[in-house]
Amino acid sequence: MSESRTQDLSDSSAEARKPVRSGKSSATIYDIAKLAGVNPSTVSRALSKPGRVSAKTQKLIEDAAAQLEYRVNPFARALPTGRTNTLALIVADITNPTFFGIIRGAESTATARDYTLMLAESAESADTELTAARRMLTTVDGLILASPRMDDARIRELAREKPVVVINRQVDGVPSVVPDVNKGIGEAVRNLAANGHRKVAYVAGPPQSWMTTRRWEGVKAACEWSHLECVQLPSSKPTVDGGRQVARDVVASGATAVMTYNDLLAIGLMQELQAAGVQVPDRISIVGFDDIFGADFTTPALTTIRSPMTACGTEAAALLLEVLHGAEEVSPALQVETELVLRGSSGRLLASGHPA
Amino acid sequence: MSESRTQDLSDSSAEARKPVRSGKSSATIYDIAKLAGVNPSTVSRALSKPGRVSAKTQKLIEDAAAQLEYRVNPFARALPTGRTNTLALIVADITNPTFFGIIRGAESTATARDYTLMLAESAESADTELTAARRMLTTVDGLILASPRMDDARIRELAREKPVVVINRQVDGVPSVVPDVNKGIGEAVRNLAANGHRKVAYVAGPPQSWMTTRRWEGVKAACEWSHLECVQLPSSKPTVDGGRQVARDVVASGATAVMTYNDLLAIGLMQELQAAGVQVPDRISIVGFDDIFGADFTTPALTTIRSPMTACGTEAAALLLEVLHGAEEVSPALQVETELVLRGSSGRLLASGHPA
DNA sequence: CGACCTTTGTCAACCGGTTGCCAAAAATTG
DNA sequence: CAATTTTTGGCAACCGGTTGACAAAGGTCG
Repeated sequence: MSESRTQDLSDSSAEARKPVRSGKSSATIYDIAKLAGVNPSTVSRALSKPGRVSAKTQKLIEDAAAQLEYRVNPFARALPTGRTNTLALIVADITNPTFFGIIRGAESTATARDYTLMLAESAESADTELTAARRMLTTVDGLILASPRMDDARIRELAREKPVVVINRQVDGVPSVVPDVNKGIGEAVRNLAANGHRKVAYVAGPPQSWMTTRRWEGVKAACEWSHLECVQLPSSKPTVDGGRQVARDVVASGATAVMTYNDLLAIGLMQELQAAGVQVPDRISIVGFDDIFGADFTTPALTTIRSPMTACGTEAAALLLEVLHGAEEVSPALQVETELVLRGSSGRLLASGHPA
Repeated sequence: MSESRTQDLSDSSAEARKPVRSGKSSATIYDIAKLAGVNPSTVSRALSKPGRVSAKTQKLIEDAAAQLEYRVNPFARALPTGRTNTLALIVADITNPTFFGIIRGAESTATARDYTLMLAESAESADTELTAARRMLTTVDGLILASPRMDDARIRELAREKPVVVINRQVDGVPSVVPDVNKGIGEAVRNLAANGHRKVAYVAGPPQSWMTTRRWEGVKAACEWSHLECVQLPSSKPTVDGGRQVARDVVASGATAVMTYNDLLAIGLMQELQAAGVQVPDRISIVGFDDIFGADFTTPALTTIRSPMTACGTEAAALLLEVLHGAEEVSPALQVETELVLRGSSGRLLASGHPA
C-alpha cells in the first residue's frame, strides 16, 4: 500500500494509474522524493523555483507528483514564507447589491491568478470591520476594503502590516479604486437640463460616506455649469425605506428632478411619489446611482448613473496583486468611468414644475 | 485603547500602552514564554487547552500574551493539527440574489463561532465547481455547497475527504438543508383557487436543477388537491430574459395563473405580459419563488413563495460545525419552511380567463 | 514519615514545506 | 587533459505552533 518506486512497473493493470497511496492523507514532497529517487529539497525546488533543476529531473519529479496526485500543503508553505495565495475582501453589507459586482470582480481576478478570496462583511459597523480586518490580516497576503467605514488612520495602520487597496474611498498613501463620478453626472445633468428641468435635488447618503460628498460636489458643479439650481436633502438611511421617507421633502423642495445617493433611495422615492399620485417622470424625474441589480424592475425603469462595480473589484484585486508581486510604484488612485443609463424614470418635464 | 495591565499603570506616557515589541512581525509563543519565564509548550497549553496549567501561571501567560498583542499564527497551528477554523462556501452564481441570503447566513454563523468563511463561485459550471472545491478542500475544515451543479458521485467523493453540507439538494449520505416547498406552495395554490383560478401553469427551471423538479411536483400535488388543472412549461434559462421569452407560451396555455421556478422568471414574464397589454393580476396572476431582493420593486409587486435563504446558510454552517465538533449522528436532511408572500401580482381573476 | 497518586511543567519530536550554504558533478576553457 | 567555472543536488536549520512521554513538585493517606 505504500508509495515509492512504482515507476518502472509497467502500468498494465487499471489500478496502476490510480495514485499509489491509499490513505486519505495526501502525498508530501517526501513521498515524491522517494518515488523519484531524489532529495526532498530538490523536489521543492523543482515544484516552486523554475529552472533550478535539470530538465530530466524536473520531468521525473513532475511525473511522480502527478502519479501521487500531489497537492502542496498551503500551511506548510505559508509557515516559512508567509505567502498564502489568499486575498481578503471586506464589504460593508453583503446583501447590498452595490457590492455584488465588486465581489464577483475580485473573486474572478483572484481565481484567475490562482489566489483564493476570503470574504467578510462588517455589517456597516466600523468596529466589526476592524476586527474582521485584523483577524484576516494574519491569514492573507493582502486586503481589499470596499467602501470602508473605519477612519483613515486605522486603514493606514492596517496598510502598514500588509498591502491594502480600498474601493470607493481615498486614503493618503493607500492605493485605491474609485469611480470618477463626473462623467456620468455630467451626462445626467445635461440630459435633465435639455429636458426642461431647472431645479435639481440631491438626496444625500450617510454623512460619514466619502462617496456621498463626492457625488454631491459633482452634482453641484454640473448644475452650475448648466445653470441649474440645486439643493441637497438629507436622508435617514440609504435604503428603499429611506427613499420613501424623503419623498415629502423632495416635493417640498420644488425640484423637478432628483438625483439620489444610490439606487435604493431612488426606488423608494419613486414608490412613495407614485403612491402619492406624483407622476414619474412627468412631474418629477428621478436619477439614481450605481445601476444595481433590480434597477430596471421598476415601472418606469430607473435612470441611473452606472458605476462599473465589477471593474472596481477586478481592478482592486489586480492592483493588490501587483503590489504583492513587487511593483514598487503603483498608481495611487485608479479611476474607473461612470456613465448615464437612460431609462424611463427621467425625461421631459410635462406639467410645468415650479410655477410658484 | 490597549488591553493588559494598563489598568493599574496610570497611563501617563503615550508609549506605555504600545506593545513592547517593536518589529512588525507578530509575537510568538516563544516571546510570551520568555516574558512570562516559562516554557513555550506551557504557553501553548495555557492558550489552547483549558485547565491544563495552574491558575497563576495561566494568568501570567495571558497577561504576557495581551501585552505582546499576541495572535496565534493559523498556519503554525494548522500544520500539525489540520484544523484551520475556516469553512468554504461554493455558490453557483455570486450575482444571483438567491444566494445572497445563503452567503450572509453562512458568513454570520461562521464568524459568530470564530470561523472564517471562504467564498468561491462556480459560474454555473460543474467543472469549475469541482476544481474550486478541490482547491479549497485542502485549506478548510469543511465545505458548504449551495445548489451544486456537479453530480452526486463527485459530491460524495468530496464528502469522504472533509465534511460537506449541501443546500438545495439531497445527496445520499451527505447532510443537507433544503426548503420544504410544500407549505408555501400549498398556501399559494389555495389562494389562487380561492381567487377563481382554474388552471395553473408552472414555468420550469433548468432540467438539471434538483429544485425545479421538487417545485413542479409540489405544484402538481397541490393543484390536484384543490382540483385545479396544471401544466408545466419549459423555459430557456432561469433569468429575467427567459421569463420574457416564455410569455407567449403562457398566454397560449390558457392558464390564468402562473407559478415560476424563480423570481427572475416571474419578473421577466410580468414585464413581457404588461408590454403586450395583458393585465397583471387581472387577467393573469403571477407567483414567483424565493422572494429575492427586488421582488417588491415591480409594479405590481411580486407575489412569491419565500425560501428562507438566510436560514439555509445559517443552518448549513451550524450543521457543518456540529459535524466538525464531533457529532456522530446529524440529521441527514434539515428542512426549513417556505411561506407565501402575498403581493400585488396575484389576485382575483377579473376577465373570465378561459372561455374557450 | 514514607509510599503512592496527582498535578504541573519540561523536553523533544513532529507537521511539510523552504532556503542558504556547500560539495559533487558537469560543462567550459586554455 | 587538467584547471576553472557553472550547474545541480544534498544537508540541515527553520517557520511556530502541538503533543506524548516523562520528571519534578505537591498532596493524600495509612
